[in-house]
Amino acid sequence: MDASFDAVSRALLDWYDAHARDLPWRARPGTPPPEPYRVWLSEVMLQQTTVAAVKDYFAAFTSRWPSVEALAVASDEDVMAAWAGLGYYARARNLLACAREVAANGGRFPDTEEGLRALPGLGAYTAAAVAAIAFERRAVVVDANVERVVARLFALDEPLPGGRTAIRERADAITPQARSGDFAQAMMDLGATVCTSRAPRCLLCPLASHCTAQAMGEPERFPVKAPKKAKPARRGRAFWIERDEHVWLVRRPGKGMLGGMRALPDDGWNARADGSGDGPLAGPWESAGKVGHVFTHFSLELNLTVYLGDQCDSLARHEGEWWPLEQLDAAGLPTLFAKAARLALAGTGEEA
DNA sequence: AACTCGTGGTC
DNA sequence: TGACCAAGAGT
Repeated sequence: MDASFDAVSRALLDWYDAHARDLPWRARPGTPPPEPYRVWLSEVMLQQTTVAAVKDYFAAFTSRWPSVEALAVASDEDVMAAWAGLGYYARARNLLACAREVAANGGRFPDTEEGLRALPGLGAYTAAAVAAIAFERRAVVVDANVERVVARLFALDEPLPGGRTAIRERADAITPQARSGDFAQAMMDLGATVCTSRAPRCLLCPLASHCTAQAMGEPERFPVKAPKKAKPARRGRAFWIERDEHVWLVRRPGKGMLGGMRALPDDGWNARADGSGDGPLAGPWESAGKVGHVFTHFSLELNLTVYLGDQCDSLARHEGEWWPLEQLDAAGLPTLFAKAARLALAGTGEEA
C-alpha cells in the first residue's frame, strides 16, 4: 500500500483531468478559476445539498444577481423567496449578510482562508473550498465526500464525529501545494461518482491500488458513524384564510425553524408541538386534511383548516399580508407550507 | 460537545 | 417505506 502524498495526489489529479464533472460553477481543469462570487455562491448552496437540487437555484441567482454587489442591494424578501424550497434558510440569511459585508469592503472577497472564515455563513469547509478553488491557495478541504474517501483510503475506523480529527490530518497529508483547488474538487467528484456511500465502484477508482479499505474487501464499512437519535413525531395546525382570491400570509420570525420565510399562520407547532394551539381568527374552521413533512430532527403532521368567511377584522391585530392566489408561486413558501397550500387549493383531501 | 436547522433522492 | 444520505454552519 502506497498512500504517499505524491502517489495519491498525482493519480487523483490525472483522473480529474480526464473525468471532471462539467458543472455550471466550475472551470475546466487547468484553466483559470471562476469568479469568487460564483464559487462562493455555489459552495453555500451546496452545503448539505445535492448538485441536482442546486443547479436551477444557481442559474436563477446568477441570472438575477450577476455580482456580489447586485446581490448586496437585493431585499431580504426577494432573496428569501428565491431561496424557498432549497432548505436550511439560515444559509440565505447569512448569504445576504455576507454579500453586504463584501460589498461594503469594495466588492472583493478576502483572498485568504482566514479572511473568508470570518464572513457569515463560511465555516471551515466553505472557507477552505473558496480559498482553494477561487484563489488557488493551498487549503485542506474536508466535506462528507473527502471524509469518506480518506476514511477508506487509510481504513480509519474511529467513529464520526470524533474521528474527524484523524481524517483531517490524513487529508492534509495528501493535499498538494499546487492545484489544491482541483485536488479538492477531484476528491469530491470521486466521492460523488465512484467512492459512493453505498456500492462504491472500486473497479473504476484511480486510488484503488492505494486504498486500505479496498484491500480489506469492505470499503462500505468506512467511515464508521455514531448511531443517530430517533426523530420525535410532532403535530400542529396551519390556517388557510381566503377572501376575494387572496390568502392571508405571515412572515416567520428571523431565527429558528423556517426563519424569515413567508408562511401560513400556524399554532406555534415548533414550540408546542401537540396540535392544541388556536388560529388568528375565531372561525368557523373547516378541516381540509393534513400534510406530513419530515425535518432533520423531527417529523410533523400538520392539520390544515380553512376559513372562507369575510369576518377578518381581527387580522388587523396581526402582522401579515393578503397574497393574490394566482401569484402564490412567487410567495416563496417553504415546502411544508407549499404542500399545505396545494392541499387547500385542491379542496379537501389528504397529502402524505 | 451536542443540538438545531430542510429537502429530495435512493434503496 | 422508512432510514440514510448530501460540497456544513451557528450556537
